[in-house]
Amino acid sequence: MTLAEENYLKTIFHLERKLKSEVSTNALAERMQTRASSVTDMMQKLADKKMLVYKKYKGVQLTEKGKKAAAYVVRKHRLWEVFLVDKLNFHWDEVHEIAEQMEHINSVELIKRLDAFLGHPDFDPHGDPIPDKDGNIKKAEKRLLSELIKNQIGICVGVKESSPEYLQYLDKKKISIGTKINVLGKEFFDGSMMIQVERDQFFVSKQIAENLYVQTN
Amino acid sequence: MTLAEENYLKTIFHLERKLKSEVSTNALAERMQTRASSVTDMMQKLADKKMLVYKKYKGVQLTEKGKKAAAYVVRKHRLWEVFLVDKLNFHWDEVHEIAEQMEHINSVELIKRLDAFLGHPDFDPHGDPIPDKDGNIKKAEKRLLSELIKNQIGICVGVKESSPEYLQYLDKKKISIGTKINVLGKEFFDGSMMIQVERDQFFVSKQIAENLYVQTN
DNA sequence: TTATAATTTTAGGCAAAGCTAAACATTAGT
DNA sequence: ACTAATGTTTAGCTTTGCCTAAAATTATAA
Repeated sequence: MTLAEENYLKTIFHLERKLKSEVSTNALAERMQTRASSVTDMMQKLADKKMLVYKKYKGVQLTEKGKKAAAYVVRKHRLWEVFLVDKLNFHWDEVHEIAEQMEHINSVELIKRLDAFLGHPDFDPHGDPIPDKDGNIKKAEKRLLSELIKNQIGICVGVKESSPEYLQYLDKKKISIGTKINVLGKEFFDGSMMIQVERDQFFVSKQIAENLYVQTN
Repeated sequence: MTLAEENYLKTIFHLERKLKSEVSTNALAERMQTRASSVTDMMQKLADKKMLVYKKYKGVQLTEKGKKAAAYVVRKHRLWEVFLVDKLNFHWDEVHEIAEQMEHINSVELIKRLDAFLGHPDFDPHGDPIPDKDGNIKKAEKRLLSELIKNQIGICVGVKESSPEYLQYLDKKKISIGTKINVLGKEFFDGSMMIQVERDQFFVSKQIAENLYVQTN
């Protein structure tokens, strides 16, 4: 596996889970900051290697083999992020680029020992799950934002109420499907929460929090 | 700096110190497991970048700039080796290949923090000195135990041979990196030595003594 | 439904880093 | 000093991964 191949697989892996469908050439090109024609080249190469199924003009889909390879790259990336934050005291928003390089280091034994050294973590510093050696990702259930406790991280997966007013509120606060919500604190007496969305921190009332479904990992 | 460029610089750096002269095309080709013509190509490229001085048919010599760049790669390599041995419990003869990959990770901040995390080590697990950020190498020469004379003291910094048998012997005798060895006497005719390690005094054959690197001060 | 727009693929090139074969320089042996 | 052996460079080709421009396909919209 070359570096470029690993990066393509990883990106396809992420896009497949996000889009829940085949991944289009343009979507990939956009995500990888490259041109559609380059993507087509690589898709043909990866299809030859049985990493994915490629149908002209119809996008690509990872095979089991491809999925496993991709998940392993993601596993390495996230383990290194844990290392950088837990051991080297980086801030969680400084580690992505470095992990982007470290994820390509090739040594099964290294990753085995790194995993042990870090205490077999299940989540990276951004709250994303770390695939296990076989590529399995812990499948989290959806629950209400109001059920989370301090320092938990949830990813918005839906709403319980869907009045225009409520949806407009979410819109104003830049919360939509896939948005990561970090619970910074919670008040006992009224159930209100201090949360972080992207760079913004603000309060949400209990009423808001118990109408939003999130997925925790 | 590409990966290939870094590898060339590092190898030239090592060869220059070993040969104490310009490095020839063939010497480099041999060390890098490549062809002389490929070396010539790269030398011209690195000369354009002012990393070295290249004179046709006369070999190359690193410039200050090249020396600094090379030393930094070596620094990264050796720091990662310390990490692998001290933190991940690899054995000192298993780490080279992995460090060979890790040395190319590009982040000044990462190396700064790694260095601190490891306690600013001066030597790698093989006893080789770690260049500082500016490329300076501590000039504490390592030499073979067999070169010491009566009453000299050496600190074990590495081994020349690393067969399991030899390492087990050292282990049994409680000799490891950092162990102080006091030469109590030396036999002329067979080169064997009486040495002291901690509270124990015992003989070592010439064969043992000329496979152990020590540092004297 | 048909023309236009958007997407995707193909064809042809480029730079990096390697290779082989041939040409050229240097060194060594007599 | 001159030829042979050795060492080095050049020329030209290959692969990987990217690019642009043009052609082909699919989607959209009047």
